[in-house]
Amino acid sequence: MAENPRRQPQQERSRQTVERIITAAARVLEREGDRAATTNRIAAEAGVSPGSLYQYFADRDDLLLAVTERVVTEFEARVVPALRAAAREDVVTGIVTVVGATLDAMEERAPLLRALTARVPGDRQEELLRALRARVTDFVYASTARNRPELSPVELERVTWMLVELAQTLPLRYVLDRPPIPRDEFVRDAVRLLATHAIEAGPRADDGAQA
Amino acid sequence: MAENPRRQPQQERSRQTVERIITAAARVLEREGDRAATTNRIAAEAGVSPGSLYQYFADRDDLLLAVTERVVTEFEARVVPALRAAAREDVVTGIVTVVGATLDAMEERAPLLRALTARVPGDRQEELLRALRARVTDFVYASTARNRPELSPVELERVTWMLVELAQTLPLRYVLDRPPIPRDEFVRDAVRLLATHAIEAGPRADDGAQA
Amino acid sequence: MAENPRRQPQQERSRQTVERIITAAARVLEREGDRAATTNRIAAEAGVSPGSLYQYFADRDDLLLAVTERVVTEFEARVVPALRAAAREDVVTGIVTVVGATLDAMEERAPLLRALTARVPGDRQEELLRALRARVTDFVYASTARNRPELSPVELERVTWMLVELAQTLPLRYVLDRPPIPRDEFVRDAVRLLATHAIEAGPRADDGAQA
Amino acid sequence: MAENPRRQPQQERSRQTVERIITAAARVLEREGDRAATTNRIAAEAGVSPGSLYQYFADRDDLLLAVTERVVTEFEARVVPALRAAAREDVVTGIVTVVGATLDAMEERAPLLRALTARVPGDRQEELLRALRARVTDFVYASTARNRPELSPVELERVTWMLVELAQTLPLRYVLDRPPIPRDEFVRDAVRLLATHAIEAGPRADDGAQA
DNA sequence: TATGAATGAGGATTCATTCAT
DNA sequence: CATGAATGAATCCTCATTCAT
Repeated sequence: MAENPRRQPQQERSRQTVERIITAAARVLEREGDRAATTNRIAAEAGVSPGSLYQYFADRDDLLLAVTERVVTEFEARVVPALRAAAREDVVTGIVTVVGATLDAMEERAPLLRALTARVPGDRQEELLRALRARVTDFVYASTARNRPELSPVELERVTWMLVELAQTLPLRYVLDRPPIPRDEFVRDAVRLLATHAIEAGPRADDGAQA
Repeated sequence: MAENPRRQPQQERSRQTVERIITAAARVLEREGDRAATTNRIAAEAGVSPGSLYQYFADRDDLLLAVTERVVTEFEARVVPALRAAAREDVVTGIVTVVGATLDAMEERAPLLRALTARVPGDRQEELLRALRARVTDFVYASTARNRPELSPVELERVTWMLVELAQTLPLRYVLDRPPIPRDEFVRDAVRLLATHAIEAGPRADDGAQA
Repeated sequence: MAENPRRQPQQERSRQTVERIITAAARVLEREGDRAATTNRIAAEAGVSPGSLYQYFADRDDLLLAVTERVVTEFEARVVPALRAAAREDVVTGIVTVVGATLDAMEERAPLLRALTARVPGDRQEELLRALRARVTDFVYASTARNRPELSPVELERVTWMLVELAQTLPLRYVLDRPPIPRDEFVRDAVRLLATHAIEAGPRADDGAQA
Repeated sequence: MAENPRRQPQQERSRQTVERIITAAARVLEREGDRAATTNRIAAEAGVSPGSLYQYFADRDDLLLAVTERVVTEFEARVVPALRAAAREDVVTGIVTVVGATLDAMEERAPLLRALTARVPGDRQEELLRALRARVTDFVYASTARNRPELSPVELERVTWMLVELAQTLPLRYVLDRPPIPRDEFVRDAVRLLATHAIEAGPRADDGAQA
């Protein structure tokens, strides 16, 4: 039955159409949410016919997946270089670099992120985000391993999870919540939290906190 | 269109019916997600007719709102007492109390929370969650004000935002992510982060981190 | 997703609705053919909403299957008694009975039969018709076995196939073609063909024809 | 709407394209049935663009008509010579010739025939098949008239109808049903039926059968 | 109040057909 | 002539909601 598993556009014109559709989907999603983003609505927003949409996307989910891919790609394009740069900097400076880049990447896409965050788990979108997170985790793991040679693999795993969590979630919450806090002060707080954790977390540090 | 604004159930049997419907909605939501939670499906799960559902809820959104209310109420029932207790404890102990209670409350409801997280901003569910957050914020603000008399109101606001953020988001992420980290180790890390921030964050502390 | 595998109507009203839908589908099919028999068209013809149709039928194919079932049932109701009567009559009289009954049953349903004949093979409709045919075949096989004890099983099979074929196809073609031949003359010809085959077909008869 | 009434291909290359399209349509029809035989699918199968298809066929029906034409032509190419030969042979031999040729012609095209059989009456495909049948009928009528000079025109009409019916339908049913009967035995039975009818059917013969 | 049948607007998707290149 | 992207009316089907009993 379904035989159009996302056709490869071969002409320049169709590449533009794909582009327009994805952009339109992102716009509708961020403006009006998942429920309002019907295929007809998206097609209208893109200025194409409903049929065109199905030339390039197998179904609605496939289109939404493409939007996620787009966001993930953009995000990677900003954060991965920052992670690379951070690897050559000292811990605190590196964290500043990464948090700053993350925040930049998210600020552009805040409303869309909200819409995409709101999707059910288990689908391929989750996989994409999981892959992105895995990539970031690898970087952070490597850095932490270098800075904290005394930590066992299990402890490294734990410290890394929390660092990635903080580095992703705090900026996300900041752009979604829009608290009345200046950007640079938020960054300072976030960096301090991450730095403290990166430097001190672990078996000994725990004892200290308990005392 | 929607007109009957959630009739107050006055007899015992009605109250049970409302109960059954909300529970059924929660079950379907957490098992199969927002999209699959149709009103007919929920009614069937509750063992009532679709018509009956509309005796007690103005429309689908109203029912989902009731589910959120239920979750928020349960959450409050656990966290507010913890916040009260924390107010009489020292900072670190208080944080342990609150983080523990938050984690407990969330662990019971993890899949449902995932489903409810998926809400567009501006609707009434957001308001409910916002209200809950406001309440938690008030407690934290008061405690922080007491412990850190040197902070200005603006600084207090900032520190409080981050504390609430950490206290809510870290447990939520922990239950949704299910990372391979033992609960007590996660709690220790989270508490350390919160405690550090509660005690040290502020104008001077920032300078320290920058140096 | 699909969860309504043809719901059992529980009230009198719904039984009537099902009835009306099947009848309407049959009417549209016989008047305008498979392609024109859209679900909305059928619903309109039945005087119900499109949604109602899906209360009782899983999808369009399921409805068309129900129409076939209906036709097959009506057909059986006429032909099986005739086959039973024929079993107690002599060969020629029995054939007259069966051909007559078959012709009666088909004449009522001629245009509908044309529409249903025109469906793709392999689906469940084919199975229904196959089952009906199997039933008729069993009767004919039994009669032939009694009348022609000299035939081997393989020969019986062959003679039976042809008899069933003639008994079904000739009346069908007669009602679909509407040739300018009076009914009783057609019946006489058909009966003669069947009788000749029933009585003479077989090893010896073949030799005769070859000579 | 439909306007270009099947352009005459004038160059060799065009003729080949038309050829490829018709063949592709036939292949898709016989493999996957009417419903799956979309114009795009057929164009893809033929290795041409959807647009090209409309260079040579006014619309989908026109293409399907061309497929029918092709089948009818092929059929005629086999059966008409057989009918001509049969006219110079004695009755039984002639019937053998015709039934054999009919069976050959149908065996090659069985699945396609099934797909094409599924046509609503009144369309142009019906006309084509009717024309073919008329042609066959003329031959049979002439032969019968010669062999049975005692029959009145009305009786001739009746006998002819049945003979044509048997000569067409029995082979068709045989190739579509694929009963476990060897071809030559089926042919022998069919020929016997036809021969008996050709020789004996008529006013007197009826009396005989009735007695 | 409860029921469940009925509703119908609206959504996803298809496909015959057109048209710019 | 050929291409293949684009079209959009039409189709199947869903589901929140209503209403007669």
